[in-house]
Amino acid sequence: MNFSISEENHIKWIYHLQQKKGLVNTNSLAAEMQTKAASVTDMLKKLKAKKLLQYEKYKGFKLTEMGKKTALNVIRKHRLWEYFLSVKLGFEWEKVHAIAEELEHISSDELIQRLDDFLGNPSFDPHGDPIPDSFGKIPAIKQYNVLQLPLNKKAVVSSVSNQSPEMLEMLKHHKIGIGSTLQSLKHFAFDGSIEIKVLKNATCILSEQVAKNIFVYYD
Amino acid sequence: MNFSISEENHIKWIYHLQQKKGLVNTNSLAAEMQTKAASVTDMLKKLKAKKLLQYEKYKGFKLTEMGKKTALNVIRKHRLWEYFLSVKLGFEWEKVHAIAEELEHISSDELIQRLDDFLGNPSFDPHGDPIPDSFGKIPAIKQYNVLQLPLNKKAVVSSVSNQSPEMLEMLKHHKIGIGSTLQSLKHFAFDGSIEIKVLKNATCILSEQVAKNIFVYYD
DNA sequence: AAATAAATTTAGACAAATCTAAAAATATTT
DNA sequence: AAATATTTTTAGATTTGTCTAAATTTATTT
Repeated sequence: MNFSISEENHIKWIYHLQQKKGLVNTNSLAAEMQTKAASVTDMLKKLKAKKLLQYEKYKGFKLTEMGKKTALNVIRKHRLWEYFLSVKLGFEWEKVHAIAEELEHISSDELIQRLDDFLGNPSFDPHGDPIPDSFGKIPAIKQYNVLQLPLNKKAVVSSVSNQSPEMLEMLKHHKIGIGSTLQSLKHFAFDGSIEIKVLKNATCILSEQVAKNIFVYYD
Repeated sequence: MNFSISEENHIKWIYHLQQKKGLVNTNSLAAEMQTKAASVTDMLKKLKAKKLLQYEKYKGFKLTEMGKKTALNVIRKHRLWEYFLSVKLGFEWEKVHAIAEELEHISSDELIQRLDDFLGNPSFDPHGDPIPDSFGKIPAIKQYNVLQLPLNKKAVVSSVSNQSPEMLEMLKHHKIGIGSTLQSLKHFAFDGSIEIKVLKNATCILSEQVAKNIFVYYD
């Protein structure tokens, strides 16, 4: 089935809200989407008619299985584009979200599958949010802080929680980026710093202050 | 200024039509865009009000300088995305156009500048059409058929006019793709075939039949 | 140049997505 | 549980982009 941009946006936000609260109500969706309650009601009727939404007047609402699948596909597209913008085009993370809000509505399924492969089937976007697969399944993989990483275990950098220019400069210098493979070699008790091997590159030392912002995953 | 998708599409098609015919008329634009003359008239008024169009009732129309710049920016986006889809994601050329029709309306200027750089500032899209720069300037570079290329001159593959599976298989085998650098080494009068050096790869022989579909440029 | 044909525009309707203001339903307070 | 407040929905308007059908202008033909 084919959805308008507005429909996709509503579905996406309902998904996010129901993840926290179960049932969603009109006002909170309107607030989240910066629109009015009456507009939300109109859209709810439309989504119900398309069998994307379980909705009874005045009783709140939540997505059907089909609605959830649709939401997860939009979220998948959003996060893959974020990864692309950040890792391939070198965008600062603050700028990535707004552009992905547009790109997530491009409709071609083959585009997304090819983009996914081109990016190396990443599991997390640059904010550390998991990227659903084409079936809507969210990867079971956990993320760890580098400081928690078992010694010598190879792991892939999935996100960096502080993206200040100073942090980015430091990561660039050590050739650490999202997608880099690294190994934790040693912890120093004196100052909490750790020695890291960045695969295909040199070894380096990261202060605790830096390391606590770097997240990785492994299988 | 900010334009709707429909406005951008009208501007783009007016540009293409006026390139051939100078003044554009309502019916031919409607035919090209698969819409009705009355709808075109409505849009013409809007574009005139925004100073994108020179238009007098019943007299035909053409873009103002500002309209042309807007058109060229949409065309630039379209062709850069086509290049991306083809060269980076490996799409067959028949599929590239439809997806680029959607992507061309993504609004971020920084996105396009970064995409352009990421792609290596290509001069031609995979169909051989020139890609305007960010000022709307179309590259002055000419394309040549490989058969016309002076011996030993290094040139870059810009497009391939026949993209049948058989052709693509052959190109893949010789590691020739859009963006490849090559040199013509020798012409054989007997069958019209040529010997080509594909830079960073081996030398190979292309039949005239194959070679006549390969276009290159150099400066 | 009058009649006919073709192209273009206008007038008015329609669908999608939104809004405001009023009405209805539900929740909360006293 | 009655009164009040909050939430949600309805009714009707608005904007954008499209359409059909009729009217108007321009072009072509006899």
